[in-house]
Amino acid sequence: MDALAVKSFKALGDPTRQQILALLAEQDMTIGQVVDHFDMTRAGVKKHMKLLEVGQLITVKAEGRERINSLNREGFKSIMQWIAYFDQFWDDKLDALASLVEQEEQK
Amino acid sequence: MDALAVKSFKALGDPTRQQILALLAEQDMTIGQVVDHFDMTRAGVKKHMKLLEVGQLITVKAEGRERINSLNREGFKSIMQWIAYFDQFWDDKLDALASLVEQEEQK
DNA sequence: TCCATATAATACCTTTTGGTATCATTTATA
DNA sequence: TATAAATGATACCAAAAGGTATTATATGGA
Repeated sequence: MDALAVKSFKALGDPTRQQILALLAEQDMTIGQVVDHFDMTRAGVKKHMKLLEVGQLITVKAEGRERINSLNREGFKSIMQWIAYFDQFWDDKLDALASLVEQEEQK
Repeated sequence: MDALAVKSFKALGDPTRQQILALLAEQDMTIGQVVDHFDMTRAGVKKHMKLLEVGQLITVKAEGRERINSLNREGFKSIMQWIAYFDQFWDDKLDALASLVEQEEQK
């Protein structure tokens, strides 16, 4: 089982973190810029960012005294790959349904 | 923002629950059958199942004194839709990169 | 009817999580 | 060189989550 996927999913299971990602989809931001969009202390936001980083949903790049946060495709990819495993399930289920319908039609 | 997606993501952010889903992808099961696959009390497993149900990743159907648990496509769909929003981001980024390369080539 | 089985519900405990407050560190700039 | 700005790190607190134990309820079968 993909251990990263658990961390990515966990990171996404919070409305604040989802909002942060939506902001970063518009443009890269420092933590300070992100904080301006929330009624929360810097330390609080920082913790969320850390979880997003652990889940590989964002990357941080040092630039002088600032840290630029950007979306990271890795986390998104690991999630989609995990979900893809279940696509097979739905395909099989639809196939089974199709066979059943065929059998009914032949009666 | 899709409120369901938060619950679905939260439900998936736990290794036990991911394993339960993998079991249900093989075949529908009662809670008792699921419990047999874990070193955990029935009540513990039950709590996980409840979260999976809230996240619309499984459905429960009463059948006599048993409850049959099956995968539910709704939760998976809401997650993929949420992720899809970010696909646009990657597309844009790749487009921007392509333009940049073109500009460089013209120099 | 009586009993075993499958489940639900609740109370309780420990750990993790979401958040604040506070202090230390690095870097840009007057 | 001071000083302000941007950040990192830590201690602390309340609430939520993960788990057990226990009790109660419904259903199938001898």
